[in-house]
Amino acid sequence: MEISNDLNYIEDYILKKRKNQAYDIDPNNPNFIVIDTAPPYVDGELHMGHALEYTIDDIIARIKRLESYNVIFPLGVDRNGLPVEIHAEKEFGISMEKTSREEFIEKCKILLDKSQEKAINDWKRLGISFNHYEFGNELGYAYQTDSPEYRALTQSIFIYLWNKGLIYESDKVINYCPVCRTAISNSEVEYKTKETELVYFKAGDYLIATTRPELIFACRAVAVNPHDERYKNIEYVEMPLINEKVRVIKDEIIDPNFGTGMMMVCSYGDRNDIFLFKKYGLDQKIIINKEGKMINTGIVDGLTIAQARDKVIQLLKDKGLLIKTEKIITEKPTCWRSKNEIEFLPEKELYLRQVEFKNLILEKAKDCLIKEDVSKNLFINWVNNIDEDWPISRTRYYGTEVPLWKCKKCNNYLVPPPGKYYKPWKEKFFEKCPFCGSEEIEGDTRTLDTWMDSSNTPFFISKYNTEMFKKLYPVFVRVQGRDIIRTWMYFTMLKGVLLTNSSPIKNWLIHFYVNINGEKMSKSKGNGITLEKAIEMAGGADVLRLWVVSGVDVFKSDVDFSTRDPKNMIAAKRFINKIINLARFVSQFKEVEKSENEFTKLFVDHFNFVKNKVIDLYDSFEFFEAFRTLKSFIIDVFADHLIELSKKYVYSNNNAFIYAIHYILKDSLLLLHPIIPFTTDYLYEKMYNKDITKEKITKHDIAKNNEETITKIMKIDSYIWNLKKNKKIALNLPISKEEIKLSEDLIPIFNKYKEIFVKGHNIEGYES
RNA sequence: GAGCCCGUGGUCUAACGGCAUGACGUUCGCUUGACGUGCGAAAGGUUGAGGGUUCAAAUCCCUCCGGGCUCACCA
Repeated sequence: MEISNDLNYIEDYILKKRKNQAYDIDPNNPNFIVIDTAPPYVDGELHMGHALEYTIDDIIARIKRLESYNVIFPLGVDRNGLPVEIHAEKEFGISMEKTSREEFIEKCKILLDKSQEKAINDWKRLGISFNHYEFGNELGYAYQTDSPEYRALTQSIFIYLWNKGLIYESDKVINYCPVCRTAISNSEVEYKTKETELVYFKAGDYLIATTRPELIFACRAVAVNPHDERYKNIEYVEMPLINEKVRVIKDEIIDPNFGTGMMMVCSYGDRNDIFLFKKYGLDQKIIINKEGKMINTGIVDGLTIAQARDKVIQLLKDKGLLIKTEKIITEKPTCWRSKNEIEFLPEKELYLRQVEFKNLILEKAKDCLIKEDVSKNLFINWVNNIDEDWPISRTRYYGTEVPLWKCKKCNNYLVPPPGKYYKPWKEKFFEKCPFCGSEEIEGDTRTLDTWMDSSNTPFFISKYNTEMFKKLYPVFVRVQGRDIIRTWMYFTMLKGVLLTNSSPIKNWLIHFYVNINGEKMSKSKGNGITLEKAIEMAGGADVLRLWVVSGVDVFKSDVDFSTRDPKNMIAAKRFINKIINLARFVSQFKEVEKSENEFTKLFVDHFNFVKNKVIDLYDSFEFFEAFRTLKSFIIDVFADHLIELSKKYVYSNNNAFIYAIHYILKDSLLLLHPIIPFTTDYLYEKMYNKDITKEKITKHDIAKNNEETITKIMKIDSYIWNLKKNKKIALNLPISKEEIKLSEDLIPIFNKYKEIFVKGHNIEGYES
């Protein structure tokens, strides 16, 4: 039989063989394993970071299939949200305000369909063995977060939470991103170190320092520390440009050592402002609109915030009021998606209650595994820090609609029954207001925060609200990045606690990232590597997959990819090459019935021991450790010693040796299959004419740790190889028994297996 | 400001109180009937610095230096 050692050929062969053949869900097997995967946002290509995550997902799926579980491994694509809207505006030269909502959504869909198709092909190319409960026999089906079914679920959950009184409307000051043109939650706010100018200007007889001079138009007070001697007896300060006297507030939160110790209180520059406005009942004045332009100032209207800042500085300078500016480094709240500085605007939004569930969430988090502690601590810290409810409504188009109508007359919200997908912005549902009988009812035009959608994945895939839910929920595992602990993970946990009073996931595996040449992959740096390119650079999907788990433990640290010097990629590639060649060697000998001798039993028993250990490591998600253990046996023990010593025997058809090398190789292929599915699938078919994806693996009863004896055997081999090397003779040439002077501890082992050493190393002087 | 993590041969990495792993690179060597994209071997580290605990420290404690992360309202 011809076995190719060309990995490109092998992967191509398997891709063709498997095509759309999926990984069956067996309706009669009640041992379900449901894997919750991250629906990638498909407005753009999958990259190396995705490769890392889906590889881990797939490894788990394949292990669990080998262990006879009924694996449900759906992939989805996230199609809700902002980036595609911005992309559509650019791509088609349209704007959300000037285009009809229907048309705009259609344009978004065109872009999404295109990149979704690419994503699915990438998954297949990487060997991801996904399936879906309904579409089990068709590889390639991925659910969509904007499908009517998914949106119906999101809305049903919304309605359920609404009816429980967990959602309310309020007009607090919210985080607003002028670039994304929508409210964002605290989870999506990041503090970034930025350099800004601290501007010192004269206000009447006093000096004020501020980084936001443009907000002078919204200034309603100045604040000082009550113990600050400099400002003991003042009540008002004359503000320039607006020519108003504003009151002086004395509050402990003011740091007398910053700037001049006197702070402008404006609506709204930062959280201090919000706090003081509320505490002292100041009237807000809104001078920034939703496009991030200035309004109601009379002087800088229509300018952007940055332009207005420059203009104000110039005006102050012209009036001789600008004293000095100095550069300072400060932490500015920025938008997680756009990286733009956020503004604080008062806005009427829907909120989901969460503050009151903090302790419950922390309590329920104890019932599941969150791997590793470094990530778990991030989660706990985040939950502890929550001090506001979650604003869930957004003023965007491409998202799940808020399923509410409102009576224009009595202002009551009207809620439809759960179960269907509603589009209140264009559909009618209520004929009459049930409260006042009015027929003037309007649908809500807002959408929901995308995290309201994506936090439902475990419920969607485990068929919430159906009979199956009991069997499938809670979901077995989720693999996700650390960057979305406070969003995806937290919000999912919140949903689980609110809907089922438990963690929706049993095992949370939080991974680190792929760095490129020591740097974080990022769009702005343009150093990203697409998944397709990564497979090409690696020289095969199996190489990339193996690299993911063999370099470092991705649950503990970042994995670095160097485009110049891809060290671990080379190691992975060589390992796969070695496995193929091992198989080519073993395939020369026909598999035989069980047969053993004392020597081969030593290795077989030890292999069983290693196998059991590897299965345990897999089961505890220690993939890095599992591979190391397996590799060190396969290469260092099996290939280098057992195979080498076997050669003389297998060529003369010694069944014990032939049995041993087949046994070890065959099960090694099974154990490696989750990591390198293409290679093992191919070799298993060629050698044993069986479908490896249908095979099962269990721990072995007869397993013995023979490490000590095997180490001694390895030492003897090494000693003889060195001996020949020092004599400068080829390894196959004979050496006489008198030259071999083993140390005391090795002699008993040498004598015990003398015949094998004599034959294997061509030692002369012994009677045969 | 608070909290957390890391610092090991040229580079990356393991070790969680007991002779400091392994990978890549370097040097030397090898046609053993699979593998030269192979195999064997060698060189290379006073484990960031200093102090302490211990029979024993990369590992535990303290101080310092260097790097990173998370959270927080510094105008």
